[in-house]
Amino acid sequence: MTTILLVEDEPEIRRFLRTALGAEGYRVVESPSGQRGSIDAGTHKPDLAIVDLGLPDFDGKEVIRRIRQWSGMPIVVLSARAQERSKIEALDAGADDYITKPFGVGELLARVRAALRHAARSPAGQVLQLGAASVELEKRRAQRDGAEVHLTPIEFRLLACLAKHLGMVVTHRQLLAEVWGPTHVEHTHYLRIYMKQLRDKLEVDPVQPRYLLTEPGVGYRLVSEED
Amino acid sequence: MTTILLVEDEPEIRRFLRTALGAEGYRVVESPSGQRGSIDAGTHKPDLAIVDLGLPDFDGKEVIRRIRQWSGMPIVVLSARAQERSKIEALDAGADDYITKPFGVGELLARVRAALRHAARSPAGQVLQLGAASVELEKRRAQRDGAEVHLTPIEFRLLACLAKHLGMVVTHRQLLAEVWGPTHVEHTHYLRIYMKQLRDKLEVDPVQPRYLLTEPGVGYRLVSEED
DNA sequence: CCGATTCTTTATGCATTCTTTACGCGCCGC
DNA sequence: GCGGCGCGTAAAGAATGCATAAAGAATCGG
Repeated sequence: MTTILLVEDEPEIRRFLRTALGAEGYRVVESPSGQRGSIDAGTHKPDLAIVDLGLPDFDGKEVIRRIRQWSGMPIVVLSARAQERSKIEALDAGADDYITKPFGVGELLARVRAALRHAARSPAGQVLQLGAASVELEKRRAQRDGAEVHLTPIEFRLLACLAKHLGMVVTHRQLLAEVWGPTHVEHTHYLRIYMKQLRDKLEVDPVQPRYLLTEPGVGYRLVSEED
Repeated sequence: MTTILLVEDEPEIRRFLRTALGAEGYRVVESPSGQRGSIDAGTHKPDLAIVDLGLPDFDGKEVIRRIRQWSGMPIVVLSARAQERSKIEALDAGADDYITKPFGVGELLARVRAALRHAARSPAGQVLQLGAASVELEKRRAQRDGAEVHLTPIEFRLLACLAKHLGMVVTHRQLLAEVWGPTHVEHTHYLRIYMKQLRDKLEVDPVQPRYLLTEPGVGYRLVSEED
């Protein structure tokens, strides 16, 4: 059975999420503080963690960092709209996705399902289907309407980095650090230039991208067929 | 039984990997430091080593170098850093593969299996199939469309060096050190010249190589039919 | 000694990346 | 409404790295 760890201090939200997630068939473990959360993550071995950023004892980012020390489990972050900065820091710390309060149950469940699905197939699926285009990450090859599409090394690393977190957000910093190196985390402009080139090569309509999506103020996200 | 040496200082990650690898049927030997790691590699004769780059006593690269002094066992590197630099240095030191933290269990196990599989077939079947061409490494002979192809000594050593790490990247430095000797690690231009000659002799279309691939900024990689 | 091979250099062209400049658009706060 | 900011888009010159070609000198084996 799929177990979800819920790190959240407000009892009302906890009760709300407990019933929503329970109804979907998930087993829910609840932690009322960051302290408890980082411990419970180790003892209960959940398949996924939902972490509120506004915790009383210490910041949700710290919980994420502690979990990330030893586990790659998917982590979804809950944030209030006022916590833009904190949200990005959480993603940089290793969170996979975020939801802004107030949120709908449907949206939350969708993100949870996406994160779990992603974790399950992560090792396998090495053929991305993006509409008319398909990319074989292993072989470094891409097709488009049957014809070979050439991707330059940087284009490829960028795409691979997004694909490693398929369906999840990847922040500007993360992308820049992995593709250009940690000394270039400031040059967000490079990202725009190379994302544009990827969209031109892979998207059906580069102006209205369906797969290479922008998360304004945060980063980018790659989604494949479903979702 | 397959034995795996795990050189890792953080107890949480060690615990996590111990259970994951144990569940796959591997025997796991754990070393909490680089010092212990290089010793345990000698005493326990593992079939494969997993080495964290961020060790407290001395750098993971040093562990790799020490193991490489006497053993060709496959080495998989764990690193928190995603930078190209650190990756190249680890590969230069003799690592076979590279995983960036945070990683999924599935991904790690896949790499471990791949490395073991690679190590297993390495000494044995030495007939490379590269499209129209085939090379017998043992007998120092090469064919192309049935006809004998002559390879000069340097061409042959270069090819053999790539074949030893079939499917994996081999850095410029590694190739130059093994083929021309450690005093010539700067002459990357020689590589381009002799890679060109190999491609002319073995590739169907030397301009669009399918087997002797360039990894820009890093090195070269030989891939054969499967993989 | 002769021929094959390798060493070493010089040069050209192309692909890719780096870096900057600039314009238009939409959103948000003042 | 105005200005700032983030994003998309375009363009262009400099710099780098790689592929390719060519050729003379050195080396080595028969």
